[in-house]
Amino acid sequence: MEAGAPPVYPERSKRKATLSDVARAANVSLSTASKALRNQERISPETRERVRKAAKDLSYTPNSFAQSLVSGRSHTIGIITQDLQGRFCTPALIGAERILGEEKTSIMLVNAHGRPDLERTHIRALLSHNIEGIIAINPETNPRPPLDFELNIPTVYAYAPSLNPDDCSITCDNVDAGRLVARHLVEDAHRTRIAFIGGVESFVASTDRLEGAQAELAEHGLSIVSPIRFGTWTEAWGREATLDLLDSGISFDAVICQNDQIARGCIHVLMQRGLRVPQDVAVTGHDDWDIICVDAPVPITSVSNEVEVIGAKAAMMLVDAINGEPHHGTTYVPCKLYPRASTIG
Amino acid sequence: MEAGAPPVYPERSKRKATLSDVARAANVSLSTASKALRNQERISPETRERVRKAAKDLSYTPNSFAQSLVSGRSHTIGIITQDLQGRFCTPALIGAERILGEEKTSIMLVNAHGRPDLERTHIRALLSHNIEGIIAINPETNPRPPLDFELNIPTVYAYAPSLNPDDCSITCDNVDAGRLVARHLVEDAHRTRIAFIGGVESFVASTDRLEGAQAELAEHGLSIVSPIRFGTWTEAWGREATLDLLDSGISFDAVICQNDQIARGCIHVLMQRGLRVPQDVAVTGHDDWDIICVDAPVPITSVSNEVEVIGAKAAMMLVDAINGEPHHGTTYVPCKLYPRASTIG
DNA sequence: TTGTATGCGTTATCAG
DNA sequence: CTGATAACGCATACAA
Repeated sequence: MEAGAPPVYPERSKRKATLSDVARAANVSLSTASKALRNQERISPETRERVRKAAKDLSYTPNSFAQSLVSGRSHTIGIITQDLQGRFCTPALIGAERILGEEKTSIMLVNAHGRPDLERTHIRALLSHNIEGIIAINPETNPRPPLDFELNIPTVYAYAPSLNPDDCSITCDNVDAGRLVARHLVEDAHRTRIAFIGGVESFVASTDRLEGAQAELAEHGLSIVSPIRFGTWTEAWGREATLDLLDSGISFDAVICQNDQIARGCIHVLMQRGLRVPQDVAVTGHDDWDIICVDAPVPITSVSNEVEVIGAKAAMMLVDAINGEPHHGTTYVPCKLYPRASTIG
Repeated sequence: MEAGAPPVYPERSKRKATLSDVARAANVSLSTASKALRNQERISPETRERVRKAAKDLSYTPNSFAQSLVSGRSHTIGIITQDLQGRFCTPALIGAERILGEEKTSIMLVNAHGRPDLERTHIRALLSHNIEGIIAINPETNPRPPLDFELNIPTVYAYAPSLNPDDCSITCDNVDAGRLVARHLVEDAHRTRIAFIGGVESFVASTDRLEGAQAELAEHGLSIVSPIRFGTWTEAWGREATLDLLDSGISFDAVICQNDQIARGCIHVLMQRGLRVPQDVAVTGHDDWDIICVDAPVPITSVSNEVEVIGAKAAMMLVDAINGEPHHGTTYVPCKLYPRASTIG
């Protein structure tokens, strides 16, 4: 086989064409060109076509600065995240992006890395760009102080609600998430001796989910059979806590793990000790992180916080606010249980 | 304890203050105000202070549209990704963000979802915002067609290089990554009978890494003892391939897995069959995905593509190009091996 | 239907 | 040291 000739890529022109260039090329005035391109007003079909062609030939794109300057609108919103690497900011960003892309709204992205000073700096930068709204995404559901700026531009807090109850926040219902898991174990998996391995205690998500689980169990006349222990969000903690649990001699037929990694560690130890999952012990996780849950040796039943939905809803509420119909207070997106082999045979 | 009074949050003013507002408040002319704020030229200290105070009182932020309109600069670049959820675009984005944040350059983020039509649409939107450069991030290292636009603005391709060899691309050295792993297994872990479980064959990363590994082994007078098989990037494939390998009766003391999930599945099966890792069999992964590798029952030796570094470098090269010193051709960021317990006792 | 004039908020030039 | 004034690219009210 002969080597094909290398493809030739088109020359790229130097300077951006302006509307004046287009007008000149089409032999019309500035305003005529302007109108023709936005097929407004009364313009003769021929001129319109002529202008269009000129614009195309010059590969004209309107200068949005100038447009914004006169219209007062930027069609741009700011998204301020705290950490892009984590498990939570990114899905929210994705959800928001999906909605805003449809709305032809551009996203200016900044990352405050959890530093309030950087947050302020970035907000100033965003405001300079005349953004029409802000979505603040935080990686935990712990309520956060409101953004520190004086302007009255629409703001939506995603995942972490604002401490100001009047602000528009959108987050998940941790208490209900706890209930979901407990109900599933009792009603679907028919468990009665349910143990618990917590995540990090300082997360309100941890205590709220626990509270929900306990409330649900109580309604079934049950309670958690193990000591309530918190640790870290890691597999290692899942393994350690499970070993302790087994050694304690407590009899249990299910374990609520507060995230997927913990569940994964837990299952590993259970299987190592010759216990069958779910026949002998059912295990649940949380977060529904597919890479952890779905393809595991025993796929893990988990609860999703629907962070992408939260991001999308945040974007929709922001768009509403920009259009003059603001929302107030905190909206809760329901969590969702995904049953898998770790609880149901 | 009594409930504390709810915190009071400051009123937010309605309209953005302009420089005229500031000038009026400070009793100076527009141009004086402008100069005073950019502590330029000869301005008396008192006036400067007066203007500053006025600006602060009105919480003035300059309108960057107007600024850009006159300066011709937007201090904004566009980042076009294909998928935010994946493992590769996001770290590159993070790396770029880190650099650009320092450079006081704003990021306009768009997501083409792998669709060329959307990519074109988004590029137009970006160009309207007079971005000064573009970083195109793709989730695979397979070379991609150049971005489809006619303007001559600096562009850097990150992770996936451009098919146009003249473009500025930055990616990782897959062949070398393959060598790294093989060398580690031979020289550090003293293995001689090395098996292989591939990822998805259509990825050049797969074939290039394999090629590198084979070349390195050949230099040690060795070769891969197993059949060369490709599959998917999943744990399940790792388990399946490992079972087959064990059943085939081939004798091996190491397995090169082409990503971390495969390695994880592989190790799971090996341990299940009573083999010790790494004493009986050493296992390597790839991607260095911490959530998979670090906290595993046996932490997994892995190779990082340093995607964050790639993103950072892309940003630096873009900044250079914007400053009039463009780079051309493809730059390779070396991969990096992280030895863990799966290969070294 | 088309063209002229004005203003959006800022910076830069130049005159006072 | 300070203040008019033009210019950036575009949209629009208004005049032709």
